Amino acid sequence: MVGYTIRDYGKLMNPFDKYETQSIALIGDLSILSVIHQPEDFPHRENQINTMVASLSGLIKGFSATNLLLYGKTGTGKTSVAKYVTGMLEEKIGDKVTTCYVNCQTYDSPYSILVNLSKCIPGVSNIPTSGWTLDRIYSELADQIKSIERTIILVLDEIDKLVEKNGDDSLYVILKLMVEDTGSRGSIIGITNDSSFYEKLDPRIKSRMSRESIMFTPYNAEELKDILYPRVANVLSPQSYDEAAISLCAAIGAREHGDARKAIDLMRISIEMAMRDNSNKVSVNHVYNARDTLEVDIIRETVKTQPTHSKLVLFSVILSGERHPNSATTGEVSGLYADLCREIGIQPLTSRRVSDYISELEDLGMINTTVKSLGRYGRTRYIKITGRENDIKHFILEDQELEPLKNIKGTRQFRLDEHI
DNA sequence: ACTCCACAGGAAAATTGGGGTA
DNA sequence: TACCCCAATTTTCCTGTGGAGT
Repeated sequence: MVGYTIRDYGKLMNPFDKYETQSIALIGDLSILSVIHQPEDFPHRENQINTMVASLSGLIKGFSATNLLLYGKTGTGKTSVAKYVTGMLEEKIGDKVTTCYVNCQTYDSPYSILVNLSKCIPGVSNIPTSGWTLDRIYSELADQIKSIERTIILVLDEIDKLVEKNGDDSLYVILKLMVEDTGSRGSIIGITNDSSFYEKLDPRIKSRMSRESIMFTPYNAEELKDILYPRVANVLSPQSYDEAAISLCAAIGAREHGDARKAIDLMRISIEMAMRDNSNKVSVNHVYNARDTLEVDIIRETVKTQPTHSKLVLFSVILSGERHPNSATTGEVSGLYADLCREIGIQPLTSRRVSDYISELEDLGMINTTVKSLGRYGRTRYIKITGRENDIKHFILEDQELEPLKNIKGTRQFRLDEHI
């Protein structure tokens, strides 16, 4: 077996040599093709930018701001455009405006949103992350915002998550603070991918929320190419990639509801793969491989960030599926889950909670469920793993707490053993 | 037509835990 | 340190439901 050096024509080669002589040479930073990169050019988003700028332009003349709602699927540029426009506004009148960006998926209660808001505002004293009453934070913030000579723009990304979790009232509280109790010093830009979000709101919120909503339509494959080309051109020389590779990334992104993020991620990973292969060109095969890698990465990340009980429920779904293909039901998954909990010595949650976890796992796309009625034999959800169960199982077992489950098979034997 | 299973999923109560206050 | 307040999580309790069996 060869070690870390390779003997070639009688002389030792350093394994790093091949990276030195690599055929694909990057002419720019690969991070241009990453999610973190905030672009300065937005092909096919001119209308949305113009509308936003027009709505916010009043601030330059000292008028109060309008609230905005941005709609669109993931990867249609809502967040980037919002950050770009507010950034430009701050560049213009940074002494009069402060933007605060909060993702409501991460900070999903009015409490945590207000705490975050307080952190953005210059000169506001620290508010603890818990302990104070909402009322106290509220009046403290209202006073402080009133006392400074600035307009505060609060960008609420995934605003639907806030309402979904806490109800209409949570949004009402924030709106009232920003719009009324601060003397019109505040403005809210809501971002959501739920096109019926506005319709579902309480009328008293509707009237305060949105004077203007801006739609971010999905990109088609041609538009995605326009997004990809300039970025790729900054990273690779023209002879280092097949045009077909870019077209394929665009096509895959377009198929995924016009998702630019997906197309860009795919392109980056394809390049990384081509470099690893030491190929001289990024080809469609690299894109196909990248798509697989990306899929598995997403699954790993999703599984890894689940709480222990959710992982156990997911594991039970897989085991149930192994026992009876096509027929895992809520009751069965719930029972198996309780067994697994006992196996690793933790207290199982109630089946009601398990039922919620099942719904959450479905929202994450890890499983599919269909409600079926079996007449006399009740009504239940049929649960199926969406695929790649081996990968998922592997990622679940990466959790040290769940290691004892390594040897459990989805056999009837396991449950019989438990009940003896 | 009626019953009744095995849940779905809404609402409210109970528990947990961080942080403030005296 | 003991106690209070609050948000988040989980449990308890509940009503609703589609269709096979009677």
